Amino acid sequence: MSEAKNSGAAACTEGGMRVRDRIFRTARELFYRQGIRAVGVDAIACEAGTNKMSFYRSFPSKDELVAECLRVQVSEAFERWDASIAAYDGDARRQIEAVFESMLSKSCGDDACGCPLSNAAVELRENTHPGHQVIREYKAEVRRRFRAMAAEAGASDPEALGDALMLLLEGSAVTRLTFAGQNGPLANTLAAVRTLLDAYLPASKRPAAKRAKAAKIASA
Amino acid sequence: MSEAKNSGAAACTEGGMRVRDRIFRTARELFYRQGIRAVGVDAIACEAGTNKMSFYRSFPSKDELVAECLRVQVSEAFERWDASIAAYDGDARRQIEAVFESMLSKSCGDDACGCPLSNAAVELRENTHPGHQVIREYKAEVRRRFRAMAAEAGASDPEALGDALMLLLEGSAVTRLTFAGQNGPLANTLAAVRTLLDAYLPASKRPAAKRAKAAKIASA
DNA sequence: CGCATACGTTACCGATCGGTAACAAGCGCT
DNA sequence: AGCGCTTGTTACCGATCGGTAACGTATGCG
Repeated sequence: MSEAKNSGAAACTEGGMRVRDRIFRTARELFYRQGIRAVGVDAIACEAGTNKMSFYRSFPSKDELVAECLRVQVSEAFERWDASIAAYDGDARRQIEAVFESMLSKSCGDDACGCPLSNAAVELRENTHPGHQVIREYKAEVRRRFRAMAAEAGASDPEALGDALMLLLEGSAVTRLTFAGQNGPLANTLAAVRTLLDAYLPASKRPAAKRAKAAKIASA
Repeated sequence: MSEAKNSGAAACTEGGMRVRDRIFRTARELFYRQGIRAVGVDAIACEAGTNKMSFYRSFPSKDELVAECLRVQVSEAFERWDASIAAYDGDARRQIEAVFESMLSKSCGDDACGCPLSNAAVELRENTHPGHQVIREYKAEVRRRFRAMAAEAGASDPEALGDALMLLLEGSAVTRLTFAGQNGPLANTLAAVRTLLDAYLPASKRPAAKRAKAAKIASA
């Protein structure tokens, strides 16, 4: 018991999992809640109910564990992304809103700490870190998807709309770290999204009872 | 010479300043470029051309230095803010654009690393850190200003517009850490700002020959 | 001159960092 | 029973972390 103390509160010490999985889940959680650089290998192993030696039997280094955490978070994020748009196939505008609803509830909820990839981008500044590439690819793919959806929705300037949506999502995630509760700027993220959609999308793609002016045009 | 090596590249070793000032400037720069947790007291002192002992003669602790760096960055940010809007007194819409131009050139330029306050919010997660309060007050004031400008500009929903602008600015700053050059989403920040302004502001406040597209939608 | 302030230098403190060697105990499996 | 795989345990490594004590030196100022 010479290592850090095991709080046991949010640990993953259930017997079902192998040590590697417990370490991995614990690390993900601690990195996300407290920050990557703030969490040491001792703390991870201890919180996972094991010790540092078992850590290094499962992972070659802390940096590599970080990179793998980020990789899993990337694939999970895109799973959520795909799941959120599945119900609205063919309605790209609704899909964009659904993506925001899904991502916001995941990254900006009451017990969330923003986007783990964006946070990692702030913490890992040296380009040599193995997680750096993961972050860049993720953000590039998010951008590509937003632009593609904007184009499919018939945006007048799909690149501009896609980038604007991405900036809004990134801003929402990082804002979560400063503003708690639902009284912060996050309460207006979806309104901003819809305003941008209204501005960039043709009136024909606008939802019916949104704006009196737009509705009048559509029905005429 | 048992401490970290002095690269001398970006150091502030000129003789004019007192030690405390050199340490302070060096720390600001290193914190901003490499991250707060990534920079140790030894590195700061050495890069400033002095040693750790002189550091602790000038500052009570590293955390307190961090907080003071953040405080100075807050006041400088608002100085820039005020200076950027001074030329457009009475034209709140133009003032909003000017604020974005100023903040983007400062936080998202080629040699910039985003917003130091937002980055600090990611790195300093424990609420006990003396910098935490500084960050929260800064972000709250930014939000207040954006909402006030939106109201002064005659926005139909000044709270929503102000928050949307803030989210865009935050998103732009954090995006700078992942996308270099001018090919990233940052190229479309100002377009998004103008689109939001067009959507929330009455047509009478719109600049004359701005967008044929927006005009067409509004008039139709 | 003498004194105080500011600064450099060296050595040190306990704690933690990421990472490793060696050995023992438990386990399922055949 | 015996084997192999996984895990726990202890001790250790060099490096760095934030922070401090004691002493030496330089400068300025009365």
